[in-house]
Amino acid sequence: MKTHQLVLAWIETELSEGRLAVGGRIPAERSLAEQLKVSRTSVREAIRILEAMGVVRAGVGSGPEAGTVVISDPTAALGSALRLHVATQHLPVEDIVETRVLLESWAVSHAKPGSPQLAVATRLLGEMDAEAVSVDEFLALDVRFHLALADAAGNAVVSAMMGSLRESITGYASRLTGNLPDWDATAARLRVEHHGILAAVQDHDGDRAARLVADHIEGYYKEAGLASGGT
Amino acid sequence: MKTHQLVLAWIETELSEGRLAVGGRIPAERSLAEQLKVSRTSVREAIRILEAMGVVRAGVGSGPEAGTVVISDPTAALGSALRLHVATQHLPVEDIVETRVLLESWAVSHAKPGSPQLAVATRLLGEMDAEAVSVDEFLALDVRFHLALADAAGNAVVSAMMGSLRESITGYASRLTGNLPDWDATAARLRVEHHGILAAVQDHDGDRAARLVADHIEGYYKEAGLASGGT
DNA sequence: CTTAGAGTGTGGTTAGACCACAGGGGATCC
DNA sequence: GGATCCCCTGTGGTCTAACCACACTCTAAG
Repeated sequence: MKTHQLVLAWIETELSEGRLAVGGRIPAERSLAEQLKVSRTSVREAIRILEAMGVVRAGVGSGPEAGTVVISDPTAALGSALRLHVATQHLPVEDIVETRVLLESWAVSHAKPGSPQLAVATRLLGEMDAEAVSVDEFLALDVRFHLALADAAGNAVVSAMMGSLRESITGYASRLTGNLPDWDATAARLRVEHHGILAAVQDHDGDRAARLVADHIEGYYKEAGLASGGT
Repeated sequence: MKTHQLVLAWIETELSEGRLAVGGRIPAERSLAEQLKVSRTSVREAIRILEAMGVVRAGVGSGPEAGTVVISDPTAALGSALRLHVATQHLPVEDIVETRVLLESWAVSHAKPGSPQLAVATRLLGEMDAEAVSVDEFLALDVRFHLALADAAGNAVVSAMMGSLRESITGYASRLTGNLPDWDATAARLRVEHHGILAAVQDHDGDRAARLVADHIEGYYKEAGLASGGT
């Protein structure tokens, strides 16, 4: 077993046993190194991994915001991992889109009617209806709208996976907009479809919402020309 | 931007541009450090992150198996990330099980009839039918059976997510078996259900397969007493 | 031709040093 | 006495230099 894994194991145990919780602070690198009888380098390697996994956040200086504190951002971990594996071209973009459709269909059909995320989604739709929004702003709002819908189902794992899927193909998706023949027409259609989806969710018509969201996503990628093997 | 992120960005670019591919080798740590004008420490931190993400594998010594080579094991990344976040108790086990049900239901209903993974699943069922298998062996075969089913859908992202979900709660699941009143009876029931699921898949009856697999998983966790907030 | 040894290059680990940063508390000034 | 400024301390961030264990490869001895 490598040295840094020993540090990882120690921290994971502290988390499992409840001695470390979100918001808490990990011992300083130098103290931890001394305590575990390893070098500071090894401690740092472990902390780097945790940082990449969205489990801790490192901050220099002193005071309450400094030091290495425990957070919980599963989306960060899954997102960067997926992005890297997409880069290796061992995770086809088509599979990511397909997975997104399946997760999001499930999410809207299981949305909790009273979820505050639905109000958020409604507000985001209002912002998207404004005429002044640019393409990039529209896309950013679109991402947040879909994530809000996914969150409304109340499943943290599904939410995290949805977020990471979006993150991993954000760059790809924004390149796709260049393929659209008429952005304004597309945007208008997307707005209408968004309202339809949200209405179905609020009518507690999960099946209709699932169907609409699947058509919505697949229709967009088809129009933008999801190329297999594009540059 | 931190130094190790520069190294990460360089490697990710090399992957995206196709200059690095799975099976290829990353420059030696010392050369890369010199090339990018950073210290070997920073290079190592970046490589550690990639290793934790399942993107590279580091091997000492010399020869074809040595050095840092590019691999692609998305399951490793997602699995350890999920496990850590479960440890922080910000990802409820219930949500993981629910997500597993939704992914696996989709997978069996979209299984490709000709997939060789179905033959693998059949063989695994045969091994599980043997009388001599211990509890641990049975569970290990069970995991492989379900993963084979998920692979049969041919979606790499869904396969990776399924694998990581299983990995993240393996420890939890094996503790659950202690709650079962009568293991032999449960095992017998699981065997029957497995054959039923596989038969439905091979009959191209995706809906029935999805329903059976959902009942199968939920039934097991219910019998074993999926405790919310257990130690 | 076989085999034992030295050589070479790889990642693994450590120690020690220096830097930039940000807060805290004491010294100073009004 | 109160407000202000500045040094001190502790944090993570980075780098250098050295040594180790390992596994192959080449060489020279048998």
